[in-house]
Amino acid sequence: MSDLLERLRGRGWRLTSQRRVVAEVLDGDHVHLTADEVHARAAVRLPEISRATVYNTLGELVSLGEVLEVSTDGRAKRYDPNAHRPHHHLVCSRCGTIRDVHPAGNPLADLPAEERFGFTVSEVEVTYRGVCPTCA
Amino acid sequence: MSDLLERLRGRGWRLTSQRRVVAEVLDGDHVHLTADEVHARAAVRLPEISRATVYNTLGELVSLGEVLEVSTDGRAKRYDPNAHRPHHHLVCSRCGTIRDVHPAGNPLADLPAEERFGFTVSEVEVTYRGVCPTCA
DNA sequence: TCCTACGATAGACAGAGTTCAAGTCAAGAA
DNA sequence: TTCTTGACTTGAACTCTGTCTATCGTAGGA
Repeated sequence: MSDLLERLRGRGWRLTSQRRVVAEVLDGDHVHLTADEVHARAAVRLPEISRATVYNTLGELVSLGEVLEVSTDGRAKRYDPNAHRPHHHLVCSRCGTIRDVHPAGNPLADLPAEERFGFTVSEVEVTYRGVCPTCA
Repeated sequence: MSDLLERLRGRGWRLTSQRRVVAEVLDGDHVHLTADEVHARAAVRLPEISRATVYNTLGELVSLGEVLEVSTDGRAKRYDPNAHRPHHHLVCSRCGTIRDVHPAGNPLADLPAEERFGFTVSEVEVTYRGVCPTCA
């Protein structure tokens, strides 16, 4: 994660304690926190951090391509720090747990030209749904 | 669509004018309305219909499997009456337009057992993103 | 160390959706 | 047809997620 902080500094990011804490909270594999969860965890280390700052920082990380925004249900978006390795998601319909998965195949190639309706298709997102071992 | 009303009655649905209007508004292919849009269109025919009733009715149609809930961005969910023919979605990143598409291939088969983490995977949702001809 | 532009903060605001108590009515029974 | 009843509808208040703005604070260069 210090890699991330380095990269951010390299892009001219001003490194404040708030931004550092948010970046550190997002560290790790298979982490898919909502903005509120990020705020709660950040507040453990930095009690005065505000919601607006967390939203701002997450938004910046997303537009820098360092974090992915995932909205699997209609509820809160989740933030996925695993943005540099292409992957899809497996979601538990009961508890909402998310795992990163790497299916074979290339769904982009599976969409024939006559099914593109003139769109310039640039990305594809695959969400598998099921029940996780804990909920089963 | 009268088929739908018949099916609903067969499942013990009490057929009120509000439910009838909501079901009728959702009629047709390539219709992907938000709850608010459904409410607006329903209110043309039944001005006193309330938002709560629209939400209730949509929720029931979804849990009966007659309508699909699609949340393509973090914004409002959209409701897709084309629930009986399996399909995926193509979304314009600019204006949010949604088209139903039918790609080749079977993404469920593309997820190997070791990538399922013990989940019982039952469905898969594929969302293609791009720019529509109008926005290009 | 000082300056200042960029970032953080609190709180108001907005959109989407849910809840609840009270009133209404569809449809089966008589 | 009329009655009865529990399912349905209503509207308002409420929750949750996210955005905006004015003001304050501070990271980092000079």
